[in-house]
Amino acid sequence: MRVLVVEDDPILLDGIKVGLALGGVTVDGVATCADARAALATSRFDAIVLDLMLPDGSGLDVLGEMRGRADATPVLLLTALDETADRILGLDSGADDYVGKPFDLDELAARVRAVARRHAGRAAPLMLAGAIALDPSTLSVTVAGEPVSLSRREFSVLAALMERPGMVRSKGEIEDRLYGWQEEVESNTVEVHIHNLRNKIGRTAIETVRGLGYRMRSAT
Amino acid sequence: MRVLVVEDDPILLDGIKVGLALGGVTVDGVATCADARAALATSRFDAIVLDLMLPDGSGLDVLGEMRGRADATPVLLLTALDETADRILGLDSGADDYVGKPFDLDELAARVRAVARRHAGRAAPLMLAGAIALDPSTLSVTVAGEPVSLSRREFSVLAALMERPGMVRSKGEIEDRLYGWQEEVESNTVEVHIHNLRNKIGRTAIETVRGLGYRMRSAT
DNA sequence: TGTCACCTTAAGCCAGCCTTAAGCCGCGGA
DNA sequence: TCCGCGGCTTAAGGCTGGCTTAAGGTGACA
Repeated sequence: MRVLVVEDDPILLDGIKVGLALGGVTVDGVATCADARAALATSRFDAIVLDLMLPDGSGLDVLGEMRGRADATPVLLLTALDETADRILGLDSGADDYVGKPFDLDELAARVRAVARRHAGRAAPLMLAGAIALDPSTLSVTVAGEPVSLSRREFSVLAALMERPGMVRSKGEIEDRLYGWQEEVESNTVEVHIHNLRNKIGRTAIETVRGLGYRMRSAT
Repeated sequence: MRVLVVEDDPILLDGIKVGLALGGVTVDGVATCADARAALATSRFDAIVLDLMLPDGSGLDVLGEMRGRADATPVLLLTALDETADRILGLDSGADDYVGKPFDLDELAARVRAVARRHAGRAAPLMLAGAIALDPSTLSVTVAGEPVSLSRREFSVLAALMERPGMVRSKGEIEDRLYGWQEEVESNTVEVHIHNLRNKIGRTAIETVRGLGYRMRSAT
C-alpha cells in the first residue's frame, strides 16, 4: 500500500512516516500544495493524508481539484484546528475521513487502513458510459470518439454522474460535488448545467428520474 | 434516505432526529440493542448511527452481528468515551466512521451523509421474484430481462412487496412505506398503484389476498 | 480596461405523477 | 340466487418538479 502524506511540519511528517511504515505502508512525504500536485500528477496512491494548513495554500484546494477531475483516491484530512466547521467543510468537499491534531499515530494508521480498504476495488482511470468517454487525468470528454469541450462545471456534473453509470444521483448530491455545500446555492443551477450538457453530449445520455435525480444511461 | 439511530438517551435521540430530518433524512429511532436487531430484521436502512453504550449491551455486538452476516450497511459509531482505543477497536471491527460525544449535530449529519454516499453503489442486494428483478441501488426494475420504467411511488410499492416475496403485506403497511407513518391518506391510492404496476410488470406477478393485502408470487 | 466565456438567478411553461372519486365487478355468505 | 363488501378500473384535476430561455454578474485574459 502506498500513501502520500502532505504535511509541512517536518517532525510530524517524520512521525507519521514511521507510524505508517510500521504497518507495512509505503509513504511518500511532501510539504507543500505544489509538491502534492506534482506527486499526484505523476503517481497513483492508495490513500492521501492531507494537512489543511500548508505554506502555499489550503489542502482543501488540492482536494477540490482532485474531486473536480474525478480523482477518487481516498483522502484523510489532518488539521490543527478541531473546529466543527472545518470538519463539515472537509467531509462535504469530498474527504473520506478526518483526524484532528493532536492525534494518536495508531489511530491515524487505523483510519488510513480503513479508508484505503474501503476504497479498494474501485478506481477505473477512464470512465465509460455508452458512447461517452471521460478521462479524469486529461479532463477530456469524447462522444463516439469526437472530442467535446465542456466547461468546468459541466465537467464536474458529468463526472459525478459517470462515476457510477446507471446509478441515480440526486440534485443535492451533485450540488455537494460542485460546491462545498456550505455555499448553498439557491437556484436551479444543476438543472441548467444538465440542460447544457445534454446539448453537448446528446440528449438521451442523461436520464431524468423524476423526484429523485439523474443518471447516466449505462446501456447503449 | 432512511437512517436508523440507536441511542438510549431520549433527549439526545430527539436532537439527532431533528438534526437529520433537517437534511431530508427519514429517521427511525430505537433505544436498545434488542430493538435495533428487530428493526434491522424488518427494514433496510441507508445508514445506522449506533451508540456503543446501551442498556442491554454494547453497540459493538450489534455491529459484529451485522458484519457477521455480511450486512454492509454503513455504520457510524457514537460514544461518550473519546478514547483512542475505542476508536481503533470500532474502526477495525467494521464501523465506517466514528463520532465522540459531545458532537455537533451538523457534523453528525454531514458524516452520515458522507458515509451513506460512500456506501451507495456497492453491494446491490438485487431482489428477485419470478421473472422480476429489482435493483435498489440503481432504482431499476426488469421483467424477464427487459427494463421497465416505474414512477417513484410504483417503485416503492413494488419494493415493499419484493422485500419478502410470498409474504402478505397489508395496504396499511404499504401506505406506511410510501408516506411517513402518519399523513394518513384517505383514498385508494395503493390500489391504484397496484393496478398500474400490474399493467407494467405483468398481471399475475402481484397476487391479491382478499381482506388481507397483497403478495408477490415468488415461484414462477 | 474591454471583451468574452461561463455561471447563477429567475420566471414561465409544460408534462407527468399522484390523488381523488365514482361506478363496476366478483367473491363469499346467507 | 341475491346481497354486500372489498377490490378493480377509469378518468379527471391539481400540483409538483423539471425544462427552457434569457438576462445580469463575475472573473480571466489580452
